[in-house]
Amino acid sequence: MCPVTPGFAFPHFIALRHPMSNDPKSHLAGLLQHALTRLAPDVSADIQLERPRQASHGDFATNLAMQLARVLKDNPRQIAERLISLLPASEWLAGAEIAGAGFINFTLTTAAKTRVVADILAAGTAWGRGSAKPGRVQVEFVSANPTGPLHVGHGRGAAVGDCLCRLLEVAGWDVTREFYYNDAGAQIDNLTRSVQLRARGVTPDDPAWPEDGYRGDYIIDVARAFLARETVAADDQHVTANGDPADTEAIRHFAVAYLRREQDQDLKAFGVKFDVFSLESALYADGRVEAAVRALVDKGHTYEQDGALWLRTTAFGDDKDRVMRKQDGGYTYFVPDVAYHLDKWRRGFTRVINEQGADHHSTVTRVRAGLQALDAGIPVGWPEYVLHQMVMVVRNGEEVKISKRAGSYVTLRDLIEEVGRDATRYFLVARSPDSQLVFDIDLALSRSNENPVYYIQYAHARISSVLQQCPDDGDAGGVDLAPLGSEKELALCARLGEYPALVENAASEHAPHLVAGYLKDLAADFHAWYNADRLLEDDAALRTARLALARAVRQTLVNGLDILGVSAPETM
RNA sequence: CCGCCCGUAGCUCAACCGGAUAGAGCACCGGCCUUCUAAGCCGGGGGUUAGGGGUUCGAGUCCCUUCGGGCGGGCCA
Repeated sequence: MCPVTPGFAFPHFIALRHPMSNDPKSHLAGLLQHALTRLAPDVSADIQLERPRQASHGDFATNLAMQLARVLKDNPRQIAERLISLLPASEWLAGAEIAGAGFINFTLTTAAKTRVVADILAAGTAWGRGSAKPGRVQVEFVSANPTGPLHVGHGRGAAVGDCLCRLLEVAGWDVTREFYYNDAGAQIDNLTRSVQLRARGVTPDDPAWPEDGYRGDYIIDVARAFLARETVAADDQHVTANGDPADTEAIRHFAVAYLRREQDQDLKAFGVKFDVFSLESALYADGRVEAAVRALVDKGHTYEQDGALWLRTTAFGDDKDRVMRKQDGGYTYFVPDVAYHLDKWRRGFTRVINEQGADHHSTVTRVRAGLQALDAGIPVGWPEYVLHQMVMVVRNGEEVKISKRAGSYVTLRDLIEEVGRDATRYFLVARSPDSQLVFDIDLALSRSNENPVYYIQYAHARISSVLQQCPDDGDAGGVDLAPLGSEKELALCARLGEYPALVENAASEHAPHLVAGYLKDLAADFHAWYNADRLLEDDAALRTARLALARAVRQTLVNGLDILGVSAPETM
């Protein structure tokens, strides 16, 4: 399978302890564990290996000796020296030396560094995939109210949520994507009233127009379609308008269906698909809300005051108690939220991650408190949350605030139409969700290395172009990688080797932006190599080895771009 | 007043559960295409990591505090 793999002579018991450790990092960890066991059998330590920033510090470094210094009450450098002397022989290891305050710097053999190329070509699309994880995880994201077009903030939620799902799947989880529609609250009443008024010819500048009515032009579209008795298909149902402006319920039904269809189209254009759509109205219709309220009352965490029913959320970490049933008899929004999450738990999701805008962060404590009050065996930190900060759209250095269609915000559809799906997805996911995001339209449209999307895609297109000229050279299996060894090649191999751990880390940290950053670094390493070393060399052995490396880079770009939901074009 | 997020080069951002001399890109200056895609590469200048304390062998990273920005704190969602 891999001709450059030497016959490694590492001890049998290490092989047993690290059955999967065929990458250099795990291998080194095994060697260190062996040395530690012989040095201090009773001491266990978290063996950390990291890639030093500086090349002169070797390929991997560990702070193990410094960590042990306190426990063993000895000088770190002396501990390091003894650890080195106890390391088993390994043909992967070219050297190990003490540096600084007690670091051990490891240098790998060239064969150990380049073998990742063979691993990648053998794994293909499975390169970077983690082992299957137990349990099922549900990710709820977007969950926009069906009261208007999706805006940039929803776009960020869609991009982050969907990339998170793809990351979790690659990391080995069984993922369900869910969208929750608040189709039962006051905002829907407001929508209904706005459409009804428009259907009767009332405009937002009329004194009769309600203060909080929806003013966007899309309301005109809905009203016009209703009067024209159109039929809209949303998800699983078809709704036909009866065209009667006096029929409030008909308007409500039609308007919600119409806007759900609009949102579905936007999400489809954005490349986001959901497995399950849940409706708030269904929670009321089949009694799940009432059942949750009864359960909370039965558990004794509620009380009546000022004509309202309260939940004692302060018993579960909230800073004040919350009203469940208002004086007018209706429930506050967090009651269906609790009922909804109880339902998620009963559906068997051991993990639930809610991706939302940070402006909703106050619901986190409330929902968790409500679930704890139910005493249903739900873990304290369940569900998990990923909260993204605000997005500001900028063009020509100035903030863009208004979309004609939506009236008060920039829509996701506007962005996709202007800068394209790939750039929109990349930019919305490339920053930590914790940070506010400036979406620069000029940058997203620019065609230079200012624009990381094209920079990464260009690397893929370049490789594809070269490989097209030698379709079979350096293909998977049996390639001799020994000719590889230039500085740029080894740097590239090291970068490729980071990929599986990066995916694992990004998934567990809920941080899809790390994938975006990695791909930019990988593309940079490739472009640097491409300009330094010629791929289509006359020397057959060298050419074949280099094309194998190029294939490995391309495979990693493809796998990584797939996590972001960004395309990998063959030509540009 | 309270809670959450953020503060790193002129600008936009990195820095792998505390590691060695804090890195890229843009902008600025200077180079590289009669050979694989110049949407590319190479080199140069640019920093008290907002300020101040603390924890320790070691802090951009953890704790406290001050300042600044954003978002919340409805019987709205």
